Amino acid sequence: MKNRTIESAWRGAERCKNCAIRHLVLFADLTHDDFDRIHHPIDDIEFKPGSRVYLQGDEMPFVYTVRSGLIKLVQHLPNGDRRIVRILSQGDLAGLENLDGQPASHEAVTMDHVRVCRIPRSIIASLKRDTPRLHDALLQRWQKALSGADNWITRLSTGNARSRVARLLLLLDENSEDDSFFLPTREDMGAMLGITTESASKMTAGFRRNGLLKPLEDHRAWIDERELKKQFD
Amino acid sequence: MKNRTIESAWRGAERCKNCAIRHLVLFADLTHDDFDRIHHPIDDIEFKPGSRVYLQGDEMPFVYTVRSGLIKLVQHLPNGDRRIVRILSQGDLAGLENLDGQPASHEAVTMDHVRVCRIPRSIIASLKRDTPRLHDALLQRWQKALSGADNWITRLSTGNARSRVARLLLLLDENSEDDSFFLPTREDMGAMLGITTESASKMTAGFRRNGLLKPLEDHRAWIDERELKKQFD
DNA sequence: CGCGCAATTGAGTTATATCAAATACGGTGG
DNA sequence: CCACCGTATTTGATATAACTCAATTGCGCG
Repeated sequence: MKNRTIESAWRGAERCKNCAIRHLVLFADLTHDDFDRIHHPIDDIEFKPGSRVYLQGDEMPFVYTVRSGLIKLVQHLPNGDRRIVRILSQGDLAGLENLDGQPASHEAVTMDHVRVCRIPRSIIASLKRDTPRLHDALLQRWQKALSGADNWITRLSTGNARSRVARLLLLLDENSEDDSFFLPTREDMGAMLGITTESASKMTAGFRRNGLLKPLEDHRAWIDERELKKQFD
Repeated sequence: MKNRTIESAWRGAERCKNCAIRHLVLFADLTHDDFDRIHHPIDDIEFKPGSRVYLQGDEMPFVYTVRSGLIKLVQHLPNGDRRIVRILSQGDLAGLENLDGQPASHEAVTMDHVRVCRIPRSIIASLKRDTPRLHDALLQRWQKALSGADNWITRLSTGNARSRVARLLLLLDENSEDDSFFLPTREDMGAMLGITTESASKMTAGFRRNGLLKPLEDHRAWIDERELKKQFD
């Protein structure tokens, strides 16, 4: 029994060593020795669009490294309002905020097809003790999350609806490797910007009529980045 | 010369060991050995209300532990809009976001009389290498800053102006040791909530007329926490 | 092809911004 | 201690942007 578990763990670590996007993920700088310390399985999991990875209030025995796709972090207010506070993409960690053992502070929902690595928190805890390399990787994740949150406040929650939508489009565009980017539903745009679905729709439709935004197939879109930057930001 | 510098450094570390609020600050869990590694002076600095601790874009050779008072972190947008994204109080670190050497992402301005410890970044860097205790203390600061930022988005940047002001008052009240709390200027309240100075004033005046808010001397105030919580969350 | 959901659009309402004026307040100097 | 000045706050009238509610159109998927 114990043998089988350990076998599985080793296979997990082996996969990590050869991970195609390892340079982007939490374990980027780990050595072979570090990997040999991993005695629990790391699973590769896929989610369909709109899947809940975890719920606000959940116990969090795992963190999730995003391999591909987008995950939204949603916070619900007691009065029923909800607000999307962050978007996670490749290399980001879902559950970072709860590494200390606190229950989940957000609901995590996939926006498109998503692949993640599910990492037991115990692995993080034990590696953290032994290797400063993981420490630095974690600090980088915190850093990115925090500056992202600050931008969310100043750029996406300030000014009129038109500016907010424009700055959201610019942000989505910048974060995309591709020339195009994933265009969220109007409802999600509203929840990111603190405006109604209808307002998000009106502004988006306006940009489309101006030729600043061109929807493509498969929920993706293109923007005239130069012109949009000139008018807003 | 070199001697004098080292003397000063040792005095700095000595003061840290005996700091009255050490249980609250970054160096809470350091051992005597850790302090002996500090070879640069840590200075105790005071600021009058409205002082700029650093400016957006500044190089950041220091971080600042808040000993007493409140510091606002302000971000300026290219179009002139500005938004307060965080309030730092006792035990918080100003400059946390720039420990990696990036120029300051915010402007830091004191809201009242403030005392800080100015810590050279080099000290953090060298201690970080040697002691996991500082690492954990830093992680805690990141954690607090990030959950604070998320709350800022969901509670202070969502809903109508009245709710936002109410939730700001509740937040200020919670973070205060005292029964009373520091009431910011209406302009600052507006910059925190993404509303105009006049709107912040109207809502505040409304609460005062309802008896939910009572201004005290010295820019401080009291709120009917129970009733405010019942009406707004 | 049609069903269901998402997006768009419009009309009417409301909240907030804007502009302007009056009042209160804090600090300073006589 | 009081009078005065500059600044912050309050208040009101009006304009405007966003919300609300409702109907229509568009789109993807079975």
